[in-house]
Amino acid sequence: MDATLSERSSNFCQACAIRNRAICADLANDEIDLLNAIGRRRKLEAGEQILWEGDDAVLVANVIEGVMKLSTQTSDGKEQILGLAYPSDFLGRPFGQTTPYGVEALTDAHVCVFQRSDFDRFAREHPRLEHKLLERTLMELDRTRRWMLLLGRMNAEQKLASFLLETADRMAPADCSFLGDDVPITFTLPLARQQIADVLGLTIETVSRQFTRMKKEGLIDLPSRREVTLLDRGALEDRAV
Amino acid sequence: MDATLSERSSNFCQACAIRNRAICADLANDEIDLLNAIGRRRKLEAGEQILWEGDDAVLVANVIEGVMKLSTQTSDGKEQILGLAYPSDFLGRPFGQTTPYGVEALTDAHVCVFQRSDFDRFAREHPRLEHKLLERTLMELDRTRRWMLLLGRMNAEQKLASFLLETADRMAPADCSFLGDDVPITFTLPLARQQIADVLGLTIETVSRQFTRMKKEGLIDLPSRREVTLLDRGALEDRAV
DNA sequence: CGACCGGTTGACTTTAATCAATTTGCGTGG
DNA sequence: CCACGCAAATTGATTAAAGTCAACCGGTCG
Repeated sequence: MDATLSERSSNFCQACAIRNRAICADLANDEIDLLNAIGRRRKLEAGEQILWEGDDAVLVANVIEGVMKLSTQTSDGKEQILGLAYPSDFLGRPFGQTTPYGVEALTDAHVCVFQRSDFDRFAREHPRLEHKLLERTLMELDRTRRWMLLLGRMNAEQKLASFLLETADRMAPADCSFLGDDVPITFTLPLARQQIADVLGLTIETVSRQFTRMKKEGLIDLPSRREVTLLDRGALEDRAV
Repeated sequence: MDATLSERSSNFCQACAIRNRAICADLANDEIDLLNAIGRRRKLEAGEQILWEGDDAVLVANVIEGVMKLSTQTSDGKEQILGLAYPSDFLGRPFGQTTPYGVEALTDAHVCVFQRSDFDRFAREHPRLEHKLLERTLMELDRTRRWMLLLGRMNAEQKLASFLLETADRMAPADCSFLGDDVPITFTLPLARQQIADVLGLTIETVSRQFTRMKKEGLIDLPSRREVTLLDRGALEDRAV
């Protein structure tokens, strides 16, 4: 990988993995050049945090590679994960004073970071970008609302089944091969058990018990701690309701 | 529909109660005239539905008066309320194919309705409106994420306490009188017990028991089924965590 | 090798859901 | 105006689900 300097001087956006999926997708080349000038790439290691809940909102970012976790805490110290961000997702709070949640990399990751003030100005001057951002925010709102249904009305089994199905989708290799419905799929979980518990509003013990139960029932296999194989997607979908 | 005609011919927006708070706030007068031409007012009775989950998204709307409920169903028939919309809030899914949730009036209400296609076109041509819509959507996303914390990590008591405090804020009379922190506040609940249960991800029995418990402990009073008096806001805030 | 961390498992407790009566409040019609 | 019927809300008894507390695996790393 080249140094940051060369990343800035040449236009990295043009070759960006998410050039056509992120909010910058609709920008013309000259606009991309401008955006390129105010953003910079940053590499994150798993576990590294880039935004802190309650802080002044000075940064916004785009996820290029890896999985990020958005979370908040209850006053008694329990964590609730508010969402996960995958490549092409947007992070942070434009047009706002404070960051409403903490953001941490779950895997090694690449992000494209902007000073919020720069980004806000650019967005206001480029309606096409703002439009993309709006579309993305609306989608995110829909996704979050579906998550509310999960948290409010599902039991532990339904929660975990839904989580596995969604994660399988999101972690699917980019080649998008349309495998048959009943071909076993194996993927690496971007989250440890405790984090899965935090996503689903459960405890680690309950998550663990559900995993072993699903394994016993032949729905999934667990080749290693961080890997899952979906053996019977249909049955999982039934349980996810 | 003659009524509609006259509403259309004069500019209703200019005198609209939410002219300065809704997404139209930043529009110039000539833009407002254009917007006025594509929207129309609609009166809703309590219980009336205006959007259906899964339908083609043909309408979007602004709440002018009253309280609306956004909700979805689990396949086993339980309802989960995804949010409530108060005056100046925006309803529906611009730039999308299907409506992601059902919308029903909880009280008698007024809304300002647009054909989605008209609205989408207008928004794309008027960045200031789109910007306002973006800000509002971002706020709504923040609010929804906070709600996730409630659903995922709070117990019944914390949920109800949070709900009462938030509702008190939102239902506060428009005169915005800054009452002291410990002055009892009485307001009318826009929701029946079952609906409160659906908002909080609880059952009606649990909600009822929490109400009576809080009353016994002197935190609140219940002058009638639909009314609540907050007697000790501080103590409620403690319980809401 | 032993300590340690993440995960699993078991025993027990707590919370809220469920099931089942009542009770309350309210509108309707005699 | 009162009696009736209905829906909403409350209350009680019981059950089920998930949380808690604690012990124990099993890799991994120093």
